[in-house]
Amino acid sequence: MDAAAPGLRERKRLATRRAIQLAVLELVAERGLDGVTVDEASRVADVSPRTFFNYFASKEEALMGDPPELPSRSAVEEFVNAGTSGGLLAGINRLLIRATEGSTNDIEMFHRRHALLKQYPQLFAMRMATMRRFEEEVAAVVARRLLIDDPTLAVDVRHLAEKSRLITLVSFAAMRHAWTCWADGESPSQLSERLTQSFDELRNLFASSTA
Amino acid sequence: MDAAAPGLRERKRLATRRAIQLAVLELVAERGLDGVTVDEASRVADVSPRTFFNYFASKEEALMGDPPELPSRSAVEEFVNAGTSGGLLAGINRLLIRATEGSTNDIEMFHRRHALLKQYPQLFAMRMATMRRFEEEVAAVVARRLLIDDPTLAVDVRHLAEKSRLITLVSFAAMRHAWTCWADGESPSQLSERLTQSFDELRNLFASSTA
DNA sequence: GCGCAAAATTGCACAGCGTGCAAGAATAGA
DNA sequence: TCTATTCTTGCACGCTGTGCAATTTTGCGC
Repeated sequence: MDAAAPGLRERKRLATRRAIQLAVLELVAERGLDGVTVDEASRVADVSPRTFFNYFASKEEALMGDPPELPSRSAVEEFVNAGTSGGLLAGINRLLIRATEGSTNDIEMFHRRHALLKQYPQLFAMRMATMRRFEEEVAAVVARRLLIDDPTLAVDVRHLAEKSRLITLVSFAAMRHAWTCWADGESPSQLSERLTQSFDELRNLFASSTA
Repeated sequence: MDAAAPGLRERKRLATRRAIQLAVLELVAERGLDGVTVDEASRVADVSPRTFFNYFASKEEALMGDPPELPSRSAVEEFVNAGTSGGLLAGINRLLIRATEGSTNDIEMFHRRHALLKQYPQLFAMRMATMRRFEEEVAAVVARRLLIDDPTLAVDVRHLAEKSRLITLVSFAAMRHAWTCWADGESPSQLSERLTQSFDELRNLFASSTA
């Protein structure tokens, strides 16, 4: 009773959730973040203001999509056990692409949100906050991979944690880079392609004597 | 009439500002972020609630220090004109150290703030938001440096901007890494030393075949 | 269909937040 | 001392976010 038969209750819940999100996105795009009250958005979404807060703690949370999540278990295991053959960064690259694929199912909302993230630092801040949890998850996976690639790392757990964290943070830097480049340009390409491009540039950066 | 003779008015202003910050830090450390109201903090700081909001837009802003700024003009110029002799990342490393030095003058508040940033994602988020402006400033400086190191980059302004942005984001990733490592450990070393250490690890990461 | 348990929606009350405004107090400078 | 400037304060007001309890809707076995 989850994906097979969501049930009327669950379907209505998702519909309400979506209605609220659309209402807020619509109004904010129209009048700006501070020009919209929860009451107005609730009227448009056709729910009571109280119900609004049952779904989201704030306008801002409604604007933001769901927090990013790790891709499927199999994709994670594939990355962890890839061995030293596949490049580490290339593996993280694939991992992040699969992770973003999940949230790109609604391209319309995706673009609107992105515009708002650029416009309102406050929203960007919230996004980064949700990213932090995701970072920890990725770092844990990277640590597992590092340990398999080089079991001797187990002798210094702290060093392993710090190393995987650094790799993760750098990877997320590349992701942010891809994101902004993709947004700044007239977005002729897919975000996933841009992500790979940024990872490539990252490697080039250190391959040359630039650094 | 700036640094030489701040004047009574300016001195009182700074005193009030500081009193508010100390009051909020004290109370939040005691009762948690949500256990403190602006009214209480105002009473402790001995100002009216209205005056509180004349200084800070929120509790959170009072908790956060001033936003980071680029170091002195001379330090920036030194970096920009270092030539290809000094490593680029090493230069950014120095730049960021000098930038953080400015905000570390009050070690007591610095530590308290840091503890709160770890504890409350909301505060961390705000911090990242203020960082974004700083990132842009650094990226602009990095672009100048790149252009001097390799004038041919001028033919493709977009590529130059993207490259400098990637370098900046990666550098900030190293900074965040240093910051968390410094906080996780029993902080036996200076933050600046840890920063250099993270930058070193970053280079090692790509020097080896790990990537 | 019927009816009951679970869950969702809603209204209400309430404390806190943040800002505009204008009056009053303190300061700078002549 | 006098005046212009700046800072502080109180007041009013609308918005935010949450607890609570009443009401409505849905799920499900009968």
